[in-house]
Amino acid sequence: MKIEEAIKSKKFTSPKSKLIINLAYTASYFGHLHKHLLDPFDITIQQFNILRILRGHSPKTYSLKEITERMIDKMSNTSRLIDKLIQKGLVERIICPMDRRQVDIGITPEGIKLIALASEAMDQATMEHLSQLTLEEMDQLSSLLDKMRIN
Amino acid sequence: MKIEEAIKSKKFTSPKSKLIINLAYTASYFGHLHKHLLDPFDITIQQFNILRILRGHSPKTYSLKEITERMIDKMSNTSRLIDKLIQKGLVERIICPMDRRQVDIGITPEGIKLIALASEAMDQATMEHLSQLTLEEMDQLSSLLDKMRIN
DNA sequence: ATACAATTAATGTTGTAACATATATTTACA
DNA sequence: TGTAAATATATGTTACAACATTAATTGTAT
Repeated sequence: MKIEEAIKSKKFTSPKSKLIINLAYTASYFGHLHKHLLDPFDITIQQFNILRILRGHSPKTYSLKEITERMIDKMSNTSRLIDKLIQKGLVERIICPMDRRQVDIGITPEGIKLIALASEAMDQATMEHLSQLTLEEMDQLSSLLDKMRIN
Repeated sequence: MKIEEAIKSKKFTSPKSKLIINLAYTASYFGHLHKHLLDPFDITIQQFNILRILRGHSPKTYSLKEITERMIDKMSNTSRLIDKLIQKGLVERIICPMDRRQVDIGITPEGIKLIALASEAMDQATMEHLSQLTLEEMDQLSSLLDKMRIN
């Protein structure tokens, strides 16, 4: 479905404006999709993202700051997101002896198990959704998105 | 800046997954940008979107339902968003005599003034940001985004 | 060595998105 | 015509994002 139909609007002030609107709409579309996909796992997209980051570095840890730097949507309150994950037993806090300001976060075996299942579901849905695109188109899209951003 | 640098990660499970991550990151990037751009106007991105929708149809009105259908990020509580805009005197509620369930919303002269200034600022920023893309690239990006979505 | 700036994380507060439910009105149909 | 289903909006509640501030620790400069 074209963006014109999706938001029932034919007139855009410019191709740039149209692109920005299409970007926001498409991201919102996938955001809602992923949110509901994660419902059975009882985690949010942000929590999913943190678990994925930690799994990729396991068994080593990341400090809160390092996690934030690696997040897709860089949040002002990663600290409380970690609280939620600790409550669920998915990650653990380890106070860093080198720099006692810092708090290192590691993923637990339960966290590993959950992120395996959740990312399986996620990948599955992504596969289905993006089956209409060729590999070239995906790469093209990715590099054009890179180019859109100044930093 | 490539997405790999932006989130300090080199390994993606697939080009599809990379694309999804890049999409979310880029949308978040522009989302934050636009949010701060609108600060001086004391409106949120969602409120901006509603005002823009209403301006494009002025002096005619849209029902709440019609507004929601036209929103980029379709919300479950457009009703309260309208409340905020009414408090600021930017839109007005008109009870529809044809169908008394329905509530029509119209933009006020103050709303028109504000959306003119705000969208001016928005367009300006968009121009600067997307100056690195050619017209062809923009169209290409837009149609690839359309293609990504199933509906 | 001491004072001040910078860094890292946690927390208090506010606004709003999401979900469920309620209310009012209209439509459909038996 | 009367009753149930559908539609349109509003609202109660909960969770979380954003922002500001605080607290603890480390780095730096004199």
